[in-house]
Amino acid sequence: MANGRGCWTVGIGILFQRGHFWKQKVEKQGIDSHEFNYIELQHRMQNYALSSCIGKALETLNFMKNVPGKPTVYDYNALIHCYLKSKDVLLEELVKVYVGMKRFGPLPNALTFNTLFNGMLLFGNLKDALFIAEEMLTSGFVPSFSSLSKLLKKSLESGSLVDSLRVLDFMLEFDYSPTDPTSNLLITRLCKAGMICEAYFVFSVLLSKGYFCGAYGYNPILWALCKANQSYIALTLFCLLKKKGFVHNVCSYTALVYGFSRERLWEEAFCCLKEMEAAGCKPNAITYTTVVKFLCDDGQIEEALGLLDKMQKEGCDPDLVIYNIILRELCHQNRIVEIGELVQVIDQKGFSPNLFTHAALAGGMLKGGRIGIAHKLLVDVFSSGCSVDVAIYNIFFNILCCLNRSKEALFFMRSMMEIGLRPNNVSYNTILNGFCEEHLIDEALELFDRFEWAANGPDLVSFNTILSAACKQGNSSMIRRVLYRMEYEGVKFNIISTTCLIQYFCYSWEDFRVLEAIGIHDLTVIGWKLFLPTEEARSIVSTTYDGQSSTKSWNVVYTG
DNA sequence: CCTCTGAGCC
Repeated sequence: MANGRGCWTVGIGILFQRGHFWKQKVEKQGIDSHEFNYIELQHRMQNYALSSCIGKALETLNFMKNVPGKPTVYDYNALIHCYLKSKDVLLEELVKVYVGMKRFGPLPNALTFNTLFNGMLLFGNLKDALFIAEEMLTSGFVPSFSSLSKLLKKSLESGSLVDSLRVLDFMLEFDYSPTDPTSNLLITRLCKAGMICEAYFVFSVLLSKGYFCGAYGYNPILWALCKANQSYIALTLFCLLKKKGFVHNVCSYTALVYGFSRERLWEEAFCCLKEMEAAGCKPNAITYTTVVKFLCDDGQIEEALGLLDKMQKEGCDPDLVIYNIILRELCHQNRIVEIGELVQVIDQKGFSPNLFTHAALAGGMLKGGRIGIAHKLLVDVFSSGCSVDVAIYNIFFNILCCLNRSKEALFFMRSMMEIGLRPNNVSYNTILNGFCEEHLIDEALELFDRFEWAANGPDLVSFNTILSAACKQGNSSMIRRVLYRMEYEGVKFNIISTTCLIQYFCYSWEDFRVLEAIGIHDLTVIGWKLFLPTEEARSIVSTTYDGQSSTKSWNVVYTG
């Protein structure tokens, strides 16, 4: 039963031939009016179904009961088939038909299941399609590989990973393995959604069943681990796969180089670079870019420039991406002469500045404290008609806020929206911070309520921005408002929130030595008691505090 | 598979 529709076409054909045959017989011999009636009812029922009148079609099917042994499962299948071809299909009606068949007969056959399944799939009702497939199994039929494979592809297209995993699970019950592109897509999607364990599970199950996927199958897992600061776990997986005979490609090595650089494990990162070269796998521009990026973030500009040199000597052409990264750090460090030189090089190579170049220059200058230059740069970008994005605007908001012009930033955000760019949380948080820095904390809270936050609402940074300002001002009623709001939104504290609170306690509490005797969790609980009734304090602490702590917070206590 | 933007301490 590889193709439900194909079989069905044959089934319908037989049905019509039989109908024609019987009609002739009745006309010639005038026997058995019941049979004649049945054939008429079949036609009527099918016409109703084809015109989306499922109620009438079922009613007609019911009339067939006058004929012994009717309606048959074929009549029901015909109803389902015709209804699915009609204009206005309500799939829940079909589920009702199916449930009715199961309870009162005739029992669904393979064709019933295939027709229903294909219908559900065609109309994108994936949950019901899976339901039908599961029902098929319990009724003793085996869903075909191609049906389930189609279902998996559709689930992936629809973006529901949970459904996709259920379909995969179901497929594995029959020892069906998804095709390479499908399983790779599933693994990639899972990784992107942060479901690394699930992605690894999919990969390992396929591997254990002897289905081979190459480096492109597991590279997304290596990358996801490295992006989640789990480089050593990635390395373990990497070595395990190598032992199993997998041949890693540039992308696999680059993931590790990226991960170790990101975690500032420079020895490991450079070791990976050496390893890949020894394995005859030449690093590409992306490999170099990852190291250079994190070297720059770490302030190691000399090492970054050294690597840029090495990459050129190895015959790997630097692209605008890597130049932008270096430019940013040069601006950050105020190395004006080198900025000029690099800009010349970029120009000679025929690259023209893009969004990222402008962001690198302005953002770097801002961080380097040259706010005036950063401001002029972006004003020129805006007036020249260069393309801009939200990040560029956000840097500009930050610049205005640093100049104590946060109200202008707010005004400018409106003009950004007028050209069709939606502010993100960074935009809102930057402006909130600007207001707080100008001691306009009440206005900030008002904006907090007025902003049209994206689907996820204000995030931890938003809350910490207000919390920090409230703590600095020793404004306990404001702190309380923020904390209630955090609890209401289900946003948990992090180390920055607690650092802000500890600062507040330091201002309002004279005997610091008491703090030494107790752990940070207890400190928080005691602190709450300063401005909250005990019961409230307990309930909020237990729901919002996730128990993080660090020596850095303690530094605040000792030195604050 | 690589580049730009937001919160606390030092």
